[in-house]
Amino acid sequence: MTSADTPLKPCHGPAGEQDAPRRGRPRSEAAEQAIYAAVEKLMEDGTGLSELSIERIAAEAGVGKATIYRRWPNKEALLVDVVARLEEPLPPLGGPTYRDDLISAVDYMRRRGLIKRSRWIVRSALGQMNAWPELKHTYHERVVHPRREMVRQIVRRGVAAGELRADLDVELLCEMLIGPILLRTVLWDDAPLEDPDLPRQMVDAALQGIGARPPVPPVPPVPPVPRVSSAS
Amino acid sequence: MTSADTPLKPCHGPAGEQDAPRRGRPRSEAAEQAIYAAVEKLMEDGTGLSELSIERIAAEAGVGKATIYRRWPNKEALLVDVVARLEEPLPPLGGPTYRDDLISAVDYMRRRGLIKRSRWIVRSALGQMNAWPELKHTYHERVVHPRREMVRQIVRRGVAAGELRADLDVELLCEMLIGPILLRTVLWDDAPLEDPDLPRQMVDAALQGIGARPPVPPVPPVPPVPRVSSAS
DNA sequence: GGCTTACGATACGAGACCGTCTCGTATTGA
DNA sequence: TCAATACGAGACGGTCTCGTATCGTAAGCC
Repeated sequence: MTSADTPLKPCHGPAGEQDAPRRGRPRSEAAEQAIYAAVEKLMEDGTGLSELSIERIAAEAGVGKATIYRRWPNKEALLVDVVARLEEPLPPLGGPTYRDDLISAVDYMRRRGLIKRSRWIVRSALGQMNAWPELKHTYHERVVHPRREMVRQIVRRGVAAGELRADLDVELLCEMLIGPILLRTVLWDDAPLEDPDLPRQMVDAALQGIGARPPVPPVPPVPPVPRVSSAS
Repeated sequence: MTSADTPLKPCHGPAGEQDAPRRGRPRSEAAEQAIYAAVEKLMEDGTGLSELSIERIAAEAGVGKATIYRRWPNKEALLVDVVARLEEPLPPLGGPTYRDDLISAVDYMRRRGLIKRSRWIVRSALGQMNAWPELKHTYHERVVHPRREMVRQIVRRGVAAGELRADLDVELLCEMLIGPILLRTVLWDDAPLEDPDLPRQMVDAALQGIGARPPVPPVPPVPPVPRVSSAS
């Protein structure tokens, strides 16, 4: 069920390949890559999930339909492999502070959001994947769940260290931290994402709050502040 | 272009109705309501945008296809009217403080998120509306733009009053405030939304920040702050 | 060379949907 | 009464897609 017992095995490669060495003409690796490339190109062109037909993919790849059906039993299986292939590994954690890890995580989201294929998948996933349970499951298992677990882990570390408020729900803490970047990467087309400093701004804004108050210096190089806590 | 010159006129009602009093049998209001109800029912059942065919709508409504085509020229026009009909008016602003307005705005989002039709539209909008420019435009003009403008207006009021940090981008401020609720209403199926106190928690968490620090009394009874604006 | 399999291309049947049109019937105004 | 329009139902031609099958050809193993 969970991704614990299925440790994200690569799972790549179309079905039926590891068996006995085939006898006749071997399958063309080039054709396979052309198929993947065609799907990704169509995604980046903004093709809707319903317009993404096998025939269109075959035409775009310069490949016969049979070459696709020889590898995947149907469109859903192909897309499952495409989704599984696309995700880059999560960023390594274990930075000096939990704040560094948070910034890394948000920056990972930012970089993913800059990739059109990635955005395409998220948006298609939201509206259309109800009809495609296997694809939805794979997407959730390989993309959604690992990301959420990563953020939760960092947040719990911050809470345990007494550096994040313990009076708030962990879910709410996570949402406060990644909400802004997810909005920009998923919901809004025109949102700017290029600034590499954006994740730091977002994380520090979430940590310090956006309400005006006697300015508190940003967290890292705490300089001596004359008046900080009027009450303990 | 903008919604300024088109002040959100009701725009309801299928085409061709305001002319001379028709001669023959008048159009059935019941059929019209049945069509709208059928679309909304299919939305709530999770039907994907691509499975939402005219024939299915007609069958669900117990109506002939011609009765639909007599009112709308195609599926897109029908859905435009459905979307336009669905939105409830934005909450009134002008609460005692900008914080009250923020909570009202977030609570509006929360209540919208509890309505399955509303979620369906948002999700479908994200992935599929590229192919349907008129529908996308209507949705943006009647839903997205007014909401964003409402939040921006509140935020600007807070900034002008010196109660929101002026060193952050207005867009970022908005995202910090409505990010968490939009995540729960749009992206995550299983997120709890029932708690009516949720908007207050979210707004106050955004204002005060989620970093642990010497507790600061909640915002409302703003203590007299000696130094506010160092720069205009 | 012969066997086997993959290749691109394309024909095929099945089925969903679109938008139009035609039934027979119902409901209005003139 | 009668013309006009709407109604539900569904046939119709057209388009699109799916998944299978069949070409002639290409590329490996024996």
